[in-house]
Amino acid sequence: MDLVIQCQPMSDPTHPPADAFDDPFFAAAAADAGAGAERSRAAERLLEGLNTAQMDAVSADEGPVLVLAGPGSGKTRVLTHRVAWLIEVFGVPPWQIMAVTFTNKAAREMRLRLERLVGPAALGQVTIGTFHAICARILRIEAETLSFDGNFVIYDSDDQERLVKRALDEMNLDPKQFRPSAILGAISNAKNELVRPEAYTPATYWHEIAGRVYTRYQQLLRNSNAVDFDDLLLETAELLRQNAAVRDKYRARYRHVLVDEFQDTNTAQYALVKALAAAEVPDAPHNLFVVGDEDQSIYRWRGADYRNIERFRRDFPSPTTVILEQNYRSTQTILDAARAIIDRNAHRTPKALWTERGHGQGIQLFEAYDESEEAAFVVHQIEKHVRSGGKFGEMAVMYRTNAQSRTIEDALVRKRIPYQLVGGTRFYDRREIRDVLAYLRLVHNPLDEVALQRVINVPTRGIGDKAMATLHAAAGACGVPLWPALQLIAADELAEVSPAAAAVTVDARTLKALGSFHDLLARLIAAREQLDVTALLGAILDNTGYAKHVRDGTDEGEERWENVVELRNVAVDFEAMPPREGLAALLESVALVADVDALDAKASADRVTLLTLHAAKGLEYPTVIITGLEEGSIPHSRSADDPDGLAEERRLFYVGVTRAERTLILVRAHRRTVYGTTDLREPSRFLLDLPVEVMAEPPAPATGIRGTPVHSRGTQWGDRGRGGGSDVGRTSGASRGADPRNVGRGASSAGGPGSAPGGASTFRPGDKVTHPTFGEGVVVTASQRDGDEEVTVAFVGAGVKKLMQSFARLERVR
DNA sequence: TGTTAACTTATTTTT
DNA sequence: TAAGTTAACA
Repeated sequence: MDLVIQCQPMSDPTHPPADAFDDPFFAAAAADAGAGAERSRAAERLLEGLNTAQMDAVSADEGPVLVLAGPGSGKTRVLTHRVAWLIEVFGVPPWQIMAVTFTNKAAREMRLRLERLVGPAALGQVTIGTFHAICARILRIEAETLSFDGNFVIYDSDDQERLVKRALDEMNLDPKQFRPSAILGAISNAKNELVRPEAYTPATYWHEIAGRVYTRYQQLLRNSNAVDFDDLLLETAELLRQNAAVRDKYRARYRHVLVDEFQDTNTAQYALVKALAAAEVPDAPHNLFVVGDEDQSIYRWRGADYRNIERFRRDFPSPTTVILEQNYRSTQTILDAARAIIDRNAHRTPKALWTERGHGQGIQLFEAYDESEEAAFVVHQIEKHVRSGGKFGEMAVMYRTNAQSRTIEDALVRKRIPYQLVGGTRFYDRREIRDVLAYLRLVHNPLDEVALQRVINVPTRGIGDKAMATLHAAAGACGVPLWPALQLIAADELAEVSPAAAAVTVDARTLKALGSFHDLLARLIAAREQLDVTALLGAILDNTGYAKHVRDGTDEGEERWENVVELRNVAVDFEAMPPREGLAALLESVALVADVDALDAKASADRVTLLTLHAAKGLEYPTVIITGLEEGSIPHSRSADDPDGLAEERRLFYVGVTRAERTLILVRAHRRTVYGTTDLREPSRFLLDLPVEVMAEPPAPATGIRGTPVHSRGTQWGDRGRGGGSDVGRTSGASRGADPRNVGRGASSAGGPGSAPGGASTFRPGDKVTHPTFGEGVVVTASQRDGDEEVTVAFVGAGVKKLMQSFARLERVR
């Protein structure tokens, strides 16, 4: 069976070699003895060091393959070895292989590891990329068959929101009632489900409005010659569905498709993969190799549907199925804990994670009084770790929401502990970067109205609301986008277009302001043909006055300028290309790469990592501290009302737990201040699922403590959760005992061995005290306010002096 | 046109 | 609480 390859490689301008036209499987069978020997050597090399399940996956026959990969089970290894296997053992030409990931980071990782296996030459021919990057490439190549221009720009969420606001504004809709972000969410959901505006069927009045906005939004996008992230997937999936010629071309080209993180695919992505892998063509080999873990699906709110794994089983009957259960990351104790958590989720293939690493230490649970004590405890653990020879870089602190990082950051800063925050404001989200990019985009594509609106008056050029109203009026009257309208105004040719356009009055001052902006942009557009990207960027910064605008003499201005310089460094990579191409490539790269890898050199430094549970996926640390294990945070209050949401929160916790290699520390606070109000917090229901066997022994109570150990064991949680009278972990500090608001639920049930005394005893400076975590100390200051006692204590432990405020469980030493 | 004061609204986030 | 937005004001 010979296959005719009709298309050229996308990634590589060179044509496929002539001998690549052979079908790989038959070619393999017919290979001569010499090649056969070489292949068996390759096979041996590629299977070396793998476990049986991994070998099964890597060496699976043609046809659909489903790999269910537990956390830490060597999934990336399997994926890369599989690609190498296809090339070196099955003799598949590398350009017939497509490997799809969700993030650039995963794509990069795969490339890196694959290079070591197959060498740079073969690697260069394999298509490896994110869904979005691959789709963008296909759409640009197939532009002539599409209804929009192949030079499209890619709008990110900020651009999208501006467009939705514009649409709402035009339609006279109240942005309060129809919040742009919510509308955008509805639009995104529709697109992820492959629903175009005309097919959108609203369930409510609100959705009916959302549907209308969707229609207008889509027009505005196309007017600007722009697509959004969801469009990349939808348009590509639809293209492959509707255009048989294009579909066949890519099917013929990509005989092998591999997908990572399959549980995170949405409907559009699934459709895409399915179309490429020829699911509905019975005789074609369905060479689709997917790797996923339904237990690590944490992006449901983004349209991800782990049930695509089930769909895969249905659409690609009897796939080779491999379950990777051996874990190479964590201790058995951590795996047992993880399993106890995840086993409570329904609709999943149970996995029994195991390791040869042994049990290691028990899981610690600390109950802080409030978030500042939580932070103090975190700091304490970090210092302890480092004091005993550990490194900052071995530790990670995880939380549910970004806002929770603040108190921890504060504590770390005070103690001068080096840390690295994952997330936060991304480089490309900074105002100055967005401004400069808007100029670049505008020069590349003057129809980009979001970009135009953004910079037309930055720095100020006397183009305010009035001038913009005039411009919009002119555009409307002429029936053209803003840029052509601006050209007409500048050339004073409005009157020649139509009577309506002639009626638009442009006063002298407005004409001058608009005219000079037009000339500026026109000059830059002319320059884009001559100057390479870096030079063009320099010209923009000088001629628009933006450089001066940013460097306003303040420190902040300098910082912003440094970011601009950083962007210029990114542009240097595209300098060698022909001017237009370089500009286009830079913009594409910037749109599809969220994190600037060139910038995170500091990531490798020895720092504690702070990150959300979501951001933790795919990472691992010797010690993991998960904070905020309370109802309302984990599970988050927003997910509390629906079972699917709760199941996802459970998976999120599971992901966090399985990041730990050796030490797992869980922290909750009795009370937490959120949005300015302090609430008592119940322990997370997920804590109740931890069996007592996986928990560490609670440390001996500190001297003089009438209360209870800080660390507790699982079953005690159980008692507590069911409303039992256990007082475990209760704040028993004499300083707090008098205030019922300060006492957790377990404690409010009277009695128990450590019941708080009736009256609050007042500390005085000089008093010796103990704290279960921080040991002995001396009171420095003490004051009373609203029945709450504020105590500052100098702890002297292991040569480190700590100054803390507001302690629970503080006891005077007699 | 820029500044200030009142007012609103709060997950998770890659592409 | 705090950030971000809008409305009112100089």
